Amino acid sequence: MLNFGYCCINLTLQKSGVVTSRTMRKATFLEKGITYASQLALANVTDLKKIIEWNAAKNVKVFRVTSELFPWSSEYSLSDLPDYKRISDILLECGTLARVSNIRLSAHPSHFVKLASSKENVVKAAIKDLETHSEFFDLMGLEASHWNPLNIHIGCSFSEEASAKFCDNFYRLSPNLQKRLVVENDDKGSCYSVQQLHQYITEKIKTPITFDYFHHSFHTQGVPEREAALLAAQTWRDKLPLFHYSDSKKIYEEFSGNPRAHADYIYNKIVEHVPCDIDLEAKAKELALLKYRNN
DNA sequence: CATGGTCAAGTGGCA
DNA sequence: TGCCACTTGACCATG
Repeated sequence: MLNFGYCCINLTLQKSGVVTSRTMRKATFLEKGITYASQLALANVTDLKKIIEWNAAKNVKVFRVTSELFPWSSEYSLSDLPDYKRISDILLECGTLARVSNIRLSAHPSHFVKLASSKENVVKAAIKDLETHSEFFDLMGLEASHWNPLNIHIGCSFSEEASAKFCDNFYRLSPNLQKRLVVENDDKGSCYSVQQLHQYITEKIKTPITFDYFHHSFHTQGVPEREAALLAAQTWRDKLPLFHYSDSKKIYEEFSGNPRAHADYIYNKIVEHVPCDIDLEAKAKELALLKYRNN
């Protein structure tokens, strides 16, 4: 029932040059434009397929796809890419391989996605970014559901206004994107806890809650972990929840910096409060997953 | 060809 | 006021 996954990067394959987040700086994009962006995107999706093949071979059933497949995608439409046909074909191969291998794919659009922002230009950019994710999920042939979720944070301090803004803007999203979107609890006291997401977001727009164990530990609002996990789990209705887990680098790896920093590996036995899949947000990526699974 | 300084974006927290 | 962190380091000028 429960499967573990890892996020975006495969360190084993990376050593032989397999990466999915090739990008470029602004000056390079201005100089080389969409033609070069297309080349990088083609190389990225080509390598994405290799990672999914690796996952299938290693029986890894949950994987988060990078949000950097398409460099500077805010500046163009995917269908404008010169290599669009080849890219689409490879993405469909990726999605098909994932489906027949029963691998659950997801994505986590960046912290710059602020759907609750009071600035219209910020909201527009957020929508564009999210729609691009939904579009390449469509190109992979993934079903439009929370089985393949697009996970984001509310991204600002909790308030009635921000909550209303987020919910209003949710209805500006395309139907497939609405069916994929899920929201994650934050680790800062001023931001959205599981309870606040539930009351002010999910109650209104039915968006499932991604329970992040580590974030919750910094912002419980008095709700015990088990209770928060159960509250989040019930929002997924007929789909198995997809949660996030990481351990503190400061506590387990003699690191003196930010206690919120993620450790390379998993050190605790993860308490499975409910049936769910879990993304391990560990810096050692698939190595951390294999190590945890072998224990 | 290795490396370290630098790099699109929003927001909040902290020194 | 300015820097850091965040789902993920990668780019590229310099030596």
